[in-house]
Formats: sequence, C-alpha cells, structure tokens
Amino acid sequence: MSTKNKILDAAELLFADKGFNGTSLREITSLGEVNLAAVNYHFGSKKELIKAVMSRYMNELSPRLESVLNALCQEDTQPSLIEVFSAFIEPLLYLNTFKDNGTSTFLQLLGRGYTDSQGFLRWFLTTQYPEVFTLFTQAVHKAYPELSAEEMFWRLHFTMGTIVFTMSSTDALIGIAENDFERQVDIAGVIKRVIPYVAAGVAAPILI
Amino acid sequence: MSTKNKILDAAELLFADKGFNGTSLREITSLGEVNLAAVNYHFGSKKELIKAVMSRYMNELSPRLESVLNALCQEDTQPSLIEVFSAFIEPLLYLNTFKDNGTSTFLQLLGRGYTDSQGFLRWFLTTQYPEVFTLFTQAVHKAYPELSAEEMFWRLHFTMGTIVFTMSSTDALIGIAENDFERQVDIAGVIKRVIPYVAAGVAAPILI
DNA sequence: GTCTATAACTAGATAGAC
DNA sequence: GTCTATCTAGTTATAGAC
Repeated sequence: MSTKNKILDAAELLFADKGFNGTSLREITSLGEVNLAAVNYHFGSKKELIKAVMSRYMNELSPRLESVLNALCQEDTQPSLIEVFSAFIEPLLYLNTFKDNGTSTFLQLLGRGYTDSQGFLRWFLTTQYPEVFTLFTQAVHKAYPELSAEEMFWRLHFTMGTIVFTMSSTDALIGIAENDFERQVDIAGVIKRVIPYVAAGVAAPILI
Repeated sequence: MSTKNKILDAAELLFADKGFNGTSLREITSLGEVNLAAVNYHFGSKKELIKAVMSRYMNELSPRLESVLNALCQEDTQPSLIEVFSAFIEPLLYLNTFKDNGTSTFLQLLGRGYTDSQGFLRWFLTTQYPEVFTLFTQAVHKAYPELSAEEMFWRLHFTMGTIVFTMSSTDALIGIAENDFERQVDIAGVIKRVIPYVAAGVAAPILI
C-alpha cells in the first residue's frame, strides 16, 4: 500500500472519531506508520488532506447518487418521499464494499464537516458537487409539489441535521441500543430507521 | 461587571461560534478584556470553564423545563406530540430575557457539546440534569404509547440531532433564508418551523 | 520518496511580584 | 485579585541529508 493511501486511511478514521480540529498530523502519521513529513509532501497541508479524504468518498458516491436521483426525476409517476429518501440507501451502502465501514465513516466525516471548521466543508461540498443538491431538491419537489421553496429549504436542512448528527454519533448510539435493548444494530439498520422519520418530517402538515 | 462574568460572556460567544476545541483561552480573555491568568484563577481549567458556561444556562432552563413537562405528565388527558415539543418553547425563549440571544447561544452550545470533545458534554448533561430526560421520555410515551422503548430511543435521538444541528448552524441558515426568500426569520421562527417536523418524525408509521 | 532535525508558532497552565 | 513572564508541551510546516 502506498504512503499516500496509508495516510488517507489513518486520517479518515481519526477525523471521523475526533473531528478535524481534534486530530493532529502526528496522530495520523503515527497510526498510518509513515513519517510526519509525508503529509506535507503528498498533500501540501492539513486542509488539502481533509479535502482529499472527503473527495475519495464523494467521487464514488456522487455519480451513483446522481444516477438514482436522475432516474426518479425522469419517471412519469410521482414518487413518494419514502422513495426519494430510500434512493440514498444503495449508493450509501455501496461505500461499505468500497471500504470497510465506509458508509459509517463517510457519514461521520460529513457530520464533522458540518460542525467543525465553521462551514468550510459545507462550502467545499456544495461548490464541488452541486448536481447532487440540485437533483435532490427536484426529486423532493416532484414528490411533494405543495411544499413551498422556503418551507423545503428549512425541512431539507432539518433532514440534513438529523442524518449528519445521527451518523456522527452512530457508534455511541449503536452501543447504547445494544446494551439497553439487547438488539444488534448496524449502519444499515440505523439508515432504515431514520428514513421513515425524515420522510414524515418533510411531509409534515404545513405551518400556517 | 465581575471578571468571572466577563470571562463567561466572552467564552460562551466564542464557544458557540467556533466550538470548544476551536477556541483558545487567549481569544476568550482578549475578547473579555481580562488577563489570561484569570481563567485559571477563577475556573481552574478550560474544562471547568466549559462546564460553568453550560451550567449558567442549564440552571435557568432545567427547573422551567421540569415544571412544564411535569404538568404535561400529570394531566388526565393525553397530550399530542406537538404539545409535548411545544412545551420546550417557553422555557427556551425565556433564555432570551435572561441574556441577549440567549436561546440561540445556548442551543448552539448544546450542538457543539454533542459533537466536540467526544461526548464529554453529553455525559455532563445526562448525569447532572437527568430529570429533564426522564420527564421528556415520559411525556412522549404518554402522547404516543404504541411507540416501543427501542423505537422511542432512536426517534428521540433523531430529534435531538435535528434540533442541535439546526441550532448550531442557525445563524448561517437564517442568513441564507433572508437572502433567498426575502423573509425575516428569528430564532423563535426557526423553533416554530422545526416543531411540526420533529413531531411528525416521532409520530411516523412504525417500521415493520 | 523518505527520513531527521528543527523552525516558527500556539496551546494550557503556573510561579511569583504587586 | 490581577498582572507579567515563563514553562512545558503541543501544533503545522519545512529545510536539507540520504
């Protein structure tokens, strides 16, 4: 395995667990068993390393997401909100075949990126991968045309919050659930539980 | 104004904006216009300062929350989920009279605490203020008795995520909304929008 | 490409004068 | 209680040998 990949693999685990601010280059190079200077040689800076970690996932995810969302938007029949949100399942779970615990790691990274570093990652994603956001909004509009653009804006952000926050604490939540309810849960189980929740939230009666 | 309060006021603003990890004691004492050494003199450590910032809000909030939730639990009639979540509005908005932008600041701090510092704040709140959590669960159960304990666990965490994440990026969201929809929104407006969303999510059809 | 060594800086915490 | 000065340990980043 190349030094570059060793760094990426170590970085994504630590970033997901402790956040971007909370992880030092020393921890990354130590876990990856490479030299400290290698990060700056291969990536230039910590900020570029963060982008590279996210890009490795987004480059797998975004074409698959665009494909399923495009299909939904082009269908003649009106999709349900459950169908729209369920469209994310297969592309997200694909990350597990691409990498061990890939789905969970990616979603945790997403959560970190939205709260750490004052929105830098939000800017990076919306500017680098805008098609996904556009298609998603279109699909939701098709499923629920009565929802005004303003109300949709708020509800999609609430949804983003639910997903991102849940995933950034998935490990802890799964641990508690297994302890309290003696039930095995995995990331797919969490995703299947959260979809009815967010679909119902987006479909809620409109505030007068 | 006392040095102690100058530090608390400066700290809560910076913590809410940049997170606990992302804020240095030097930034705090500089904004508060007090000496660097004063933090350790008055609070002992940065960790204790974080607790003190949160406690100042929780000590105002928790008795009010306990009171309204208790009232709901003791009523003879079954409350709706909207009523249960709406019970939070008055105590949360009270923080605005207690301090300028208090509601927004507190909710942002809560959001930070759940993602920064690997769950230390979650531990602090659940161990220091357990009654609020217990009463809230009881109230939700009364409003929706068919929901199993396990399903409730997940949905309440999704709800927590929605609230906390939304609030930790409220300022950015309110700015975007005002730009895109030419509509003034304040923290009370966001709270009133999020309640139907989370109430519908918790009330969603149960997964088979 | 990979290493050591170190520069340049920032962090939290504290000793001790006043 | 408040200050200056400083300690120790951490950070990112880089220069230069191999």
